[in-house]
Amino acid sequence: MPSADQTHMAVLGALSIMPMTGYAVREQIRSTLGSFWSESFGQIYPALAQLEKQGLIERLPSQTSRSAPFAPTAAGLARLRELLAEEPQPSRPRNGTLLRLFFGRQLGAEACRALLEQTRTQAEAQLQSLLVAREELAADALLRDDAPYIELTISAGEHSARAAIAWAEESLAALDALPATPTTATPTTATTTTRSTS
Amino acid sequence: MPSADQTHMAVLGALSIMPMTGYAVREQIRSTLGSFWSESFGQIYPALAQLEKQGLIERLPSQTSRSAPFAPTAAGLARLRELLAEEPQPSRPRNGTLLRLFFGRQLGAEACRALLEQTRTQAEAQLQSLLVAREELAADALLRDDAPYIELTISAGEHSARAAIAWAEESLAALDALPATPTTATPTTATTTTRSTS
DNA sequence: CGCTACATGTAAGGTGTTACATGATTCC
DNA sequence: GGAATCATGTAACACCTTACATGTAGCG
Repeated sequence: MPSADQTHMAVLGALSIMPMTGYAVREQIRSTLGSFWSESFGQIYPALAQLEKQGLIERLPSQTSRSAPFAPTAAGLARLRELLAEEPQPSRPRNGTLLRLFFGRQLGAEACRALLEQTRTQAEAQLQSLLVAREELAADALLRDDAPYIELTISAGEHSARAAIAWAEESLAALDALPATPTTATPTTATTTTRSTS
Repeated sequence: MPSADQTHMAVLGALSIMPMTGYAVREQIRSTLGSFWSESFGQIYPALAQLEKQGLIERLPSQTSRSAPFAPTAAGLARLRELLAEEPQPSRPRNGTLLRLFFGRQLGAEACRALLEQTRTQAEAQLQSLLVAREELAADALLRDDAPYIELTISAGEHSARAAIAWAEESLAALDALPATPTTATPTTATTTTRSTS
C-alpha cells in the first residue's frame, strides 16, 4: 500500500461514519483518532481532491449557508473496504521517553524519575478523556452502528494507559531501590568516569 | 530539537554503552531498541561522520583486523547528556490496526476478529523475546551499570504486551457478543446499505 | 574459491509538515 | 465592525527510506 493510500483510508473512513467538510475531517482525525492516528493538513486536502476526481467521494448539496460536506459514493465505500482489508503496515516506532530511560545511566536517576512521573500523569489524563469519549459515544445516536467498533479502540486506549500507569509506578519504586545511584552524570560538573579523549 | 539531534542522541547513546562500528550501531538499534526506536541505514552513517567531525566521537585503535569501533569522547558524553535532558518530543502515531478496527463496521466483524488474533499472537511473541532479552541482560557483565535502566524498558514492553493480550481477548469476546452482525460488508457482493451515488 | 557477513557510504525519490495565502461566515 | 472560527488550498522544505555501489574478512 503506497502510503498515500493510508491517508485515503483514513479520510474515506471518516466520511463513511458521517459526511463532513475537509476542515471537519481534519478536526475529527485530530480529536477522535488522535491517540492512534495522525494526518496533517497538507495531506487531507490533496487527498480529498484526488478522491473526488476518482469519483470516490462527492459533495452533498448543503442545506445551510455552511460549506458543502463530502460523502463517499458507492464506489468510495467499496474502495474503503478494499483498503481496510489490506495488512496494516507497521509504523516506525519513536518513543523518546523509553530511549531516554534506556540511556538512563547517562541521564541520571533523578531525571528518569521525572520522565516516569510525567508518563504516569499523562496516562491518567488520557484515562479521563477516554471516559468522556465513551460517554459521548453512548450518547450519539448517529454512531449507533459504528459504536461497538469504536468502543474497541477506546478500550485499547484504556488498557494501554493503565499499563503505562502500572509500569511507571513499578519503575519509580525500582529506581528508589537503586543503591547509591552510581550515576555518570554527577550533580556538580561533567566529570567523566569512563574513557576520555585521546 | 531539530530531529537530526534525535539520531545523534541514539547513536551517542549506543556508543556510550559500548564502542562499536557503524554497522554494529545499526544492528544494536534494530535488535535492542527495535521495539521503541528506529534509525535507518541512511541516517546512521552521516550522523557518525558529523559526530566525528565535531569531535564528539572518535575511532578507537582496533586490536583485531576488524574495523575500528567508535567511542564517544568526553565532549560527546557531555553532548549526550544535554540531548537526553531535553523534553521527549511526541511522535506522530500511526496504528493501522486500531484505525481498521475503528472503521470495523465497514471492514466486517470477521476481519476484525482476525486483526485481534494477530495482535494477540504478536504480543505473545513479544513477551517471549523480552524474557530472552532479560536473561541476556542479566548475563552480560559489561552492562552491569546500564542494566537497571535497560530493565525499565524491558518492563515497559512487558506491560504493554500483556495489556495488548488482555485487550485482544476482551475484544474478541465483545465481538462474539455482537448481535446478528449488522455489517455493511455483506459476505456476498458489495451491496451498500447506506447512501449511494448521485 | 565462493558465499556470507561485515563495513561504509551516496543519491534519488517519496513522504509528511509547516508556513503562508486567502476569503467567508458567525457571533459579540 | 472586529475577532474567532470555518474553510480551502499550495509550495517550500525537512525528513527518511531505499536502492545502488563498493570493498574486505572469515569460513567452509
